[in-house]
Amino acid sequence: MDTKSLIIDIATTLFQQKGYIGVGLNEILKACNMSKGSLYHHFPNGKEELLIVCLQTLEDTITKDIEEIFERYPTTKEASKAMIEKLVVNFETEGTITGYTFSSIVSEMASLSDPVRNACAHLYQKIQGIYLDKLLADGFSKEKAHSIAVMMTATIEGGMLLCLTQKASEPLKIISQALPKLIS
Amino acid sequence: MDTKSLIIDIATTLFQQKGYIGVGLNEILKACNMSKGSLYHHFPNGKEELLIVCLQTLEDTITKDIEEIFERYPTTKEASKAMIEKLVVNFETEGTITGYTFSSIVSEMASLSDPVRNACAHLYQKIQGIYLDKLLADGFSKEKAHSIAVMMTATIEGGMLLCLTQKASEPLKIISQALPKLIS
DNA sequence: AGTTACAAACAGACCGGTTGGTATGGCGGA
DNA sequence: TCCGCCATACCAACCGGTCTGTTTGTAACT
Repeated sequence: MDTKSLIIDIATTLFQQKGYIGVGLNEILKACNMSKGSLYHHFPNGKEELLIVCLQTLEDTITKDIEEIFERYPTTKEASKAMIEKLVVNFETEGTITGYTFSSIVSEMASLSDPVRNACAHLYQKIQGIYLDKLLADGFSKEKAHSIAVMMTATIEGGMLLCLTQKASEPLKIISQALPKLIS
Repeated sequence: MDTKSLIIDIATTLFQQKGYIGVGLNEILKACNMSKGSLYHHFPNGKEELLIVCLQTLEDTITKDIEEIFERYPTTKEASKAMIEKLVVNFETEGTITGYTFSSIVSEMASLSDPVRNACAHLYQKIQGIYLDKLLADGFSKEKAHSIAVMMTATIEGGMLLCLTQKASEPLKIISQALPKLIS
């Protein structure tokens, strides 16, 4: 892997775990085993540019992952259940949810940086779009599908927040069980 | 209002808006028009002690507020709808949701400080408890009520996150409409 | 092929500013 | 006089960012 990708990879994980302000450049550089010079060579505009690039690659990773799951299952109900179950496994094995959530970045930066906020909004929109398409394929009306997609995005994001707070996977498990009721 | 309460009040708002790491002591002091000496007189253990005290008073404020709404309406459906509508109004007038959310603090600190994480968990638990009681009063079984309460907490928290990200109140409005389907 | 030229890639010292935290001093009331 | 309350000055540590070099790869010309 080349230097730039390495930086993005490690920085993405750190940003997800500790948020934007919570991670210092030095910490990132130390984790990458490299110097400031090389970071500022690849990201001349510094930390914020790095974050936005991280969010974009994260968007690719997440959406590809979700899309794959949603293609494998015939209906939204089954697909979303499988997706959440994957999150639970991820959480129980790794202790944190490094995969899908970036709520720390959202809530820190939403009021501080519009570019970052927009990048996050775009990411949520993309995820919600996958739900929406599947719901339309399920036969829901446009309006209904949109409503359900928003609910799904909110519930899952909130569920991850609860899991992280309680250090328990119960909230996501309950959501996995109760979500079908929502999709109707 | 005495000095200590003033510090708590202002710090709480700032913490909610910008998160824990995002707010510096100097910023808090400047907003309070006071000096470091007085802060460290009232909070000898510094910033983290202040945050935890803020979270506790926030818990009182939030729960009292929610409880009042939930007492005024006969069923969970109506009460929760009224609650979310209040959030929407709050968001549309002030631009941010200073009232109920503290997600920035959660997601930043969950992996960094156990005392803070516990304080947040306690707060969520308290809110969820109010939902739970009302659901039991509605006649739901223990298990069912618990499941719904978790879903409500997650969905509303996630909805606020989406609103902040999109700078729009639409997500919460949709949730307000769709929530009744969940409570059944 | 050998030499030159140049730019990309990286290293690390250094900068001003800010961070959370401390130590000291003063001041009004009991 | 003593003590709660607050203000000021100051601290080391760290922040993101800039700076000047040095190394390395590679293309061009003789």
